[in-house]
Amino acid sequence: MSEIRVRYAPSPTGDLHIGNARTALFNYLFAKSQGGKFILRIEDTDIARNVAGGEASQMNYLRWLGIEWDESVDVGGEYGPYRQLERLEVYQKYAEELVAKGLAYQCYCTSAELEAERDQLEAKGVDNIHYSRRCLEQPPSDRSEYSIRFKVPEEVTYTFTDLVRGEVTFESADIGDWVIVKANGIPTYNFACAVDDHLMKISHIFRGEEHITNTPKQMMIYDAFGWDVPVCGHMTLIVNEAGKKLSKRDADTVQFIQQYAEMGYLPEGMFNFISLLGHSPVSESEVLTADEIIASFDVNRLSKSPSTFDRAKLAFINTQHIKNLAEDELLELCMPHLIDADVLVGKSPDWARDLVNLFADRLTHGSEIVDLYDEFFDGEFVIADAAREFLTGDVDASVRTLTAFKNELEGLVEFDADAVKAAIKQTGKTAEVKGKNLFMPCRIGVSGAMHGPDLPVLVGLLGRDVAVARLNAVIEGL
RNA sequence: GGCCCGUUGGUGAAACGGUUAACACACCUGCCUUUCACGCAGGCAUUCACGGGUUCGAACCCCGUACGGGUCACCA
Repeated sequence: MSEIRVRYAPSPTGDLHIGNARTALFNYLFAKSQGGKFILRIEDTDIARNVAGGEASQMNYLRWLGIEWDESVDVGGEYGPYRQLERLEVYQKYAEELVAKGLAYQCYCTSAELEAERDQLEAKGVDNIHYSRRCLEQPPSDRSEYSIRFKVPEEVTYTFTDLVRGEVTFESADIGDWVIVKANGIPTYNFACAVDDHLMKISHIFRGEEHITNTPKQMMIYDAFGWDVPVCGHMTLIVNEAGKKLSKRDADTVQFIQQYAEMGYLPEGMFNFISLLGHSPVSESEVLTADEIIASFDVNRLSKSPSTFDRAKLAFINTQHIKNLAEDELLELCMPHLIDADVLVGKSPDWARDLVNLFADRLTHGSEIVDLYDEFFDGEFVIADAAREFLTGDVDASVRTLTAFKNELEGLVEFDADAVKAAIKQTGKTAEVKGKNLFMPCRIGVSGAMHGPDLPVLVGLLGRDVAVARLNAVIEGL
């Protein structure tokens, strides 16, 4: 068996999208799990759509995720160049060979003519719209600009065994003669891709399902040159929670890796979550490290039905990874967000550290610390319905407890978590309440909610003035 | 419209003709903590879109229906 070589081949038309990241990740996982090589190739043949910085951005966030490549434009490799625009003479040579062999021909049609032709066929109700081949039959003599079309063979059945879907079959009759080299001399995707995959000795291709109909076209190129076809696996689409394919224009779902990085999601968490998009691990837990994911990656466990981008699952997975962070790492993750939101003005470094630690067991991503701050510290103080119901269950006891707690807080010399803890204890004695009947009024009195973080620490961070003011408001409202 | 694909609990998702239909998330209950959260232990689909068929036996195979999706460019 020859060497395992896979590739991720983005076009530098934008930032790293979640779907691209999944493609890259699965190729990477396969390579790593098989001891193979992972190649990064830049498919920049659409010169109109290429954006400055797109390539660098892709590479940047791939690395952020922890995906490293063995060969590419920056690290070199013996099969370069790895940018398609730098390989133009290669494609030209192969295209000329096909024309010389009569397997491809020059087409002088303009795009307007082609469009008109298609419209006409469509108007006639033709099911299977193909190029008419008129330039093959009667090439015009008065034109100079041309593209090169592949002459699709007749009555050939293209069959391949897909790693995900099993045997897949396409008929050549369903495919029209397609352009392999555009009028500007640059090859099309399907041609460049097939040539490069062969020259770069790619053994396996994992790509999105939207590419499955490209496979027979690429097989035609392999056949024309007598090359071996790589093994393909077409991964299911990633759909949003409404069941639609994740589209870059879909505003409801955040879908660029950069955005997750900026929100303070962890690369480990994203790596983990994305690995679940179309592959199910055998292990009970879905919370896994990169090494565990690599070790358990199995092409037989690739899913056939579309995978849903499940935000609740992402939140859970990322929370689990955040819990593995050391205190300093967590602080580092949250700090930029706290600073951006001006939460820290007038606060001590210890205050920031305590705030972050307070929510360490439930934080889904770094910037959420600001939301939690707003909820418990800065937001408008409102008492939740369920909380009010609890207090009015026994108004006398509630008022007694709240008042005692307020008095205790006012009398504290030092105001910190330890002191507050003692104050709560003393409140219990004074008001003659304990357990839930002690803590709940105190908690509601300062936070308005029945759920929240560790109470003494919360009150300590809130500060005496705010805590007392809130308690007064609650007492008066009863 | 042609071609291709999918359809399992509130959600994600296993199972590759024979199990009480995994597991995870969410939710609920109990334990723990003088509260909350974390953690731990349990609970939660008379059932696998629907209708036929094949088989001793089907979520898994075949046919049809419905619904959803993908693709039909000188974009990748």
